[in-house]
Amino acid sequence: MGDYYDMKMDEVLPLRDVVFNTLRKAILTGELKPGERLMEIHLANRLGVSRTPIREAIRKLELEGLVIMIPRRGAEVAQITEKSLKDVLEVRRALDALCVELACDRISPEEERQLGKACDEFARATETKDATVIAKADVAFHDIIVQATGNQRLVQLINNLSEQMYRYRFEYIKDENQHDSLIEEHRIIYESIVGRDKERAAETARLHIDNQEKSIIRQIRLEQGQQAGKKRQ
Amino acid sequence: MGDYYDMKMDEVLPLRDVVFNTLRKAILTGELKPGERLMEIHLANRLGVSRTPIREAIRKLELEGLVIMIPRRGAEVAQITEKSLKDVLEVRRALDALCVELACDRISPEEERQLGKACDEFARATETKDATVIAKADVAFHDIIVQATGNQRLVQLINNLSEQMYRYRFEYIKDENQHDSLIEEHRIIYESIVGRDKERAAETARLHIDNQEKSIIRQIRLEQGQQAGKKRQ
DNA sequence: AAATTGTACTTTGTATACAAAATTCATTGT
DNA sequence: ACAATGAATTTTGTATACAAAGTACAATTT
Repeated sequence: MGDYYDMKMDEVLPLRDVVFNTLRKAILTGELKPGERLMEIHLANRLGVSRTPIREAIRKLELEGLVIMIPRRGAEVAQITEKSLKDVLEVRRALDALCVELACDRISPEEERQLGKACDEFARATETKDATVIAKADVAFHDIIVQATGNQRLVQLINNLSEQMYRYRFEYIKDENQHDSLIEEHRIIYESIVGRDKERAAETARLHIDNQEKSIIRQIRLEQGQQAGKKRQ
Repeated sequence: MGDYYDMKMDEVLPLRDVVFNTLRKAILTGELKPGERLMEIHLANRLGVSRTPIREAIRKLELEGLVIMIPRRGAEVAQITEKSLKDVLEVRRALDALCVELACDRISPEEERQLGKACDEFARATETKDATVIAKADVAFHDIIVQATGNQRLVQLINNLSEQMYRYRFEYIKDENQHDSLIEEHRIIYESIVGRDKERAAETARLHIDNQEKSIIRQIRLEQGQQAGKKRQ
């Protein structure tokens, strides 16, 4: 009895969204490399669908800035240059500061509690020395702040900007020398928000991004140095 | 002689981009109203193309937030609520402040000259009392600042956010009582940038948005009051 | 009269077909 | 040996075809 109600109504996503998510992930993890061409028939065969959903997914990736279109030639994975990353970080710096300021005004008691917990859990995560675990704890901490702003547009923009740095995220996480300052910055941000000290919260959020920027820029220079070394294929 | 070189290579946009621009404009000008359904065959017939470019254009509008998709029902023009506009303005406030700060650091002598000219031209435009002329002069002024940041991502984000307020833009422009304060704010922003006074520039940019917000929110409340008055069709 | 069922119609989701442009590479002529 | 030409191939751009889901509305039952 009650069998009818137990039916799994598992939300069938349109193929274009499945393809979109798949390609997006492949680009962000570096499985599809910058400059690589996205050929429709090839992708269609590989994913077992027709060209139509592939094309629609590419249109969305295009607007998100993950692929660029070359007229009459098709799509390729967008190059990430040092300049484009600096541009992204410059904007994120301002928006992260906005986030913590808004959080000071709008965070709920429940969210404050969660934030404190996330703060502790981040500190504990660094002890595992497992980059994946640490990165997850870091994201969890920041997500609570972003959500606490109650501004959906801001949430969306921060997510999109984070996306661009996804591949480099691990670099500053892996550097164990930085762990203590990361923990300290998180603690200051948490305390400033709870204490409604917007200025201090914002200043620390900016510092937090500046530190990430240093790691990421170092990393990208390394990569590009390597590329310059090897022959064009 | 030289005929070959004179050929107009007039950049044939793919139909999807033509459709995208057409629909985008129709939504922004209010020709397509919030809640209105975008039916593919109908649009295809109206624009004289097949469904394929229509669908691809809709995918882009979807990611830009101008339309929302309802599963198995298709696209409709996104509703603009007071909350969503406040969210947009909250972000724009921070990004406009960032713009003028960056402009202080990076504006070129040539751009400084253009900005001074655009400042004067805005003052002169208000005398015409023609909202279109004034709006154009306003956009020209702000465009110079945004471009002066040299941050392409920032340019793109500001443009996208401006889009959401397009329909309400005229309201604060039309209000003649505000013209003097608008001119004054532009002048202060110009002078602060030239004088490299980031703090004053940013403060005025925020004030500038706050004033717009008041006009726009007043306007949207008026509209929604009207809608509540008439029967649902 | 109200609720329900069933049928015709619309609309989307996906696949395929065809045309036009771009690219590749071998062939030809010098 | 080298440049130019052109056919074959690849790939995109656009249109159309077909299936599945959703919607509207009339007919039927209670």
